[in-house]
Amino acid sequence: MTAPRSASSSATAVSKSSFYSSPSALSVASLLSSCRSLLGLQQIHAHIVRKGLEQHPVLATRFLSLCAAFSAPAYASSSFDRIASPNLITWNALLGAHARCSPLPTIVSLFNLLRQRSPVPPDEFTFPSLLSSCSRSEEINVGSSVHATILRCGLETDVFVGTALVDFYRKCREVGAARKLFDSLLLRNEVSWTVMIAGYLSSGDQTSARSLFDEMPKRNVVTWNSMIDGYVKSGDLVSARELFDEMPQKDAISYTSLIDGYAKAGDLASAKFLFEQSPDKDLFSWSAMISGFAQNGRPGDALKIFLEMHNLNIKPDDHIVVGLLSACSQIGSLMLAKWVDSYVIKNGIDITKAHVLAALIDMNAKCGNMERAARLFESMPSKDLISYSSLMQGYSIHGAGHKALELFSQMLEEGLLPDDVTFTVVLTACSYAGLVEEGKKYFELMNKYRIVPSSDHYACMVDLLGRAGRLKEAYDLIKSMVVEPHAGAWGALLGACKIHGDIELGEVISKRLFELEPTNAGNYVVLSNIYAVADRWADVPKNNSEQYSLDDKSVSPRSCVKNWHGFY
DNA sequence: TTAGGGTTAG
Repeated sequence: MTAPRSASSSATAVSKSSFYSSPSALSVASLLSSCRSLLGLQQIHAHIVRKGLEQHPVLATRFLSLCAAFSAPAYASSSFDRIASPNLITWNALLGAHARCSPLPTIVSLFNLLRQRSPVPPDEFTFPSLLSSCSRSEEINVGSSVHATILRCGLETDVFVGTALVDFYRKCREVGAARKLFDSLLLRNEVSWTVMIAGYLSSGDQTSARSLFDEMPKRNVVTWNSMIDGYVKSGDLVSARELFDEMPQKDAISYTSLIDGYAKAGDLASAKFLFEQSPDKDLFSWSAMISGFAQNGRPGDALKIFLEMHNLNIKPDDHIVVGLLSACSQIGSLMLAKWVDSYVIKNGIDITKAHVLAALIDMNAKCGNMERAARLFESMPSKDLISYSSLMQGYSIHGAGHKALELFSQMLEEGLLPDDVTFTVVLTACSYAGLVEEGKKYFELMNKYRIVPSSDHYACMVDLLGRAGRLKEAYDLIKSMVVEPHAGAWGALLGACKIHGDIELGEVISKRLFELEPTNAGNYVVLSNIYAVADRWADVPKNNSEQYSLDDKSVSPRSCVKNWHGFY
């Protein structure tokens, strides 16, 4: 590579020999190489300024690459601006500090500045950062013109540049173009192969990905992880597991991909087993396990994992917090909700992020802190469907069905389009508030929004009619369903039979329910209750209900529709 | 004549 002009420039305070002769430059260099945090970097920076080493080209460049590592592009720029004569290497480091997180227009104007002001033209180190920014933004036009520039500079034969180009085309979903480039590369390393494999995987072509994987001469951890994750994402857990077992050296990501796959498939036992096996768990691993349990209706287990993490003094991120909030919303304890709420704030989690805020509103609403839920909701600059649904559901659970419906009207006025979950919440609100006619109106309204009523919606309607004593109408509705009614719908009707003492229908419904879920004790309990209320004590014991409490909550539609979280 | 910069996975 050409030696940058700045080496001989008088503006460069430190000469070649003084790099060795200056003990302070040497000590700062070693401080920089052991720097592990942004705070540490700031302290070293203060040191650099105090010692008058800001113009030192090597130190400045190392400093900039650490800014890249800690995602501090603004910090990098402000320090770069004080360098009198940056050389190309320093320019490249600055570009690198911006590549991962700054918007593409910023990167492009930096690149143009580099071309104007760098003592020598851009080289093979310049383009990979520039291309990775184009890939991130999927800006095919900008990337293509960068490609043209690379050809003009004759840098396309460099393996880093070539690989970054392949990656660019595959991230823009141009897998064919990526493959053509890949085949034309004179030199390929593991990264080049991995990028091409990832291209096939993201286009759903596991077969081509696997044949490249088998064909390539040398694989690294990223290659293995990409292939495993590709299988997991396609739902092929068997192939994923086979590869995982074959993998010579696994890291946290290898484990987390599979843990996540098992958890999403509902196989919590396998997920937990691997989780316990994984030697270095990172935040993703904890998060996969916590959300896995939360999404599968096992909030207690989710909480246990969280506490284990908490006891290790690991600071949570927003993903962990969303999983935790979801678990707590299912537990429904106000005390726990209050603790978690303050825990989230104390840990500096950004609650203005949409998914965090939605989960926080949802938890507070479900745990009975409607005041807090409403305040959080009001704080949203633009309210979305999920938050509306959460708040509406909170009002509905806590007996304020009218308020829930008011919110629904407000939501429609704001121009938001309700989805299937919104309607389930609305119908439940009507049911709890005994608003039969309104409920029927909203059920009809679903047509207008082209939402086909699901079993859940029918279950809500059956509950609504049933509670109001319109058992026949409810039964007719179930019979009219195109989709097969699930246990929740039948259970709602059975609950209504209990309330209104309809033994005859109760027996018919029970028969159906016992077939559908023979192990659900709740159904037997309700039938027993129906007999008991009717003074038919002789029939009570035949349902084996003695050991169960007389709590019929388990068969209300709440049991099938209560966890909205899973829907989003 | 040595230092400092670049591409891949959840």
